[in-house]
Amino acid sequence: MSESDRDTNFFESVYEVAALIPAGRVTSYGAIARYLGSARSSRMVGWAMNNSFSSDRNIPAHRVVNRNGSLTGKHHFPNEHEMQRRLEAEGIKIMDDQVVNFSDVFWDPNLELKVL
DNA sequence: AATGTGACATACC
DNA sequence: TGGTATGCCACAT
Repeated sequence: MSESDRDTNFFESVYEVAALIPAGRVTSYGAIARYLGSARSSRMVGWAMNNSFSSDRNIPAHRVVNRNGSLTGKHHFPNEHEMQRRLEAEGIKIMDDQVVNFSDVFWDPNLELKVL
């Protein structure tokens, strides 16, 4: 392909993974970053999510939380409660802006998508 | 080219 | 227990 691959490859990869997150599950930025091969690029994942609002595809950014299961990114949603509301709509319980049973609903792409 | 930034993660005080 | 500091990497200006 073109050399401009890396231009959107990283972001697009994030979108891919995020789009693969099953409803009712959540994952962490670090998990996605690690799946992409850049375990330390966890921040870029969040950044990609930020761009996801401008992305053509609907990215379930609400299913992406930090390592602590905290809805750190809710502030970036059109409505802060939108994120929590969507998660609850998928069966995820939110308490104090944190995902209840986080380990139970945690979806690790490295485990589920370790198809490489 | 250099500097700044950011929805994280980890370590240290 | 919580704030501060640093690392880390890719994007924006």
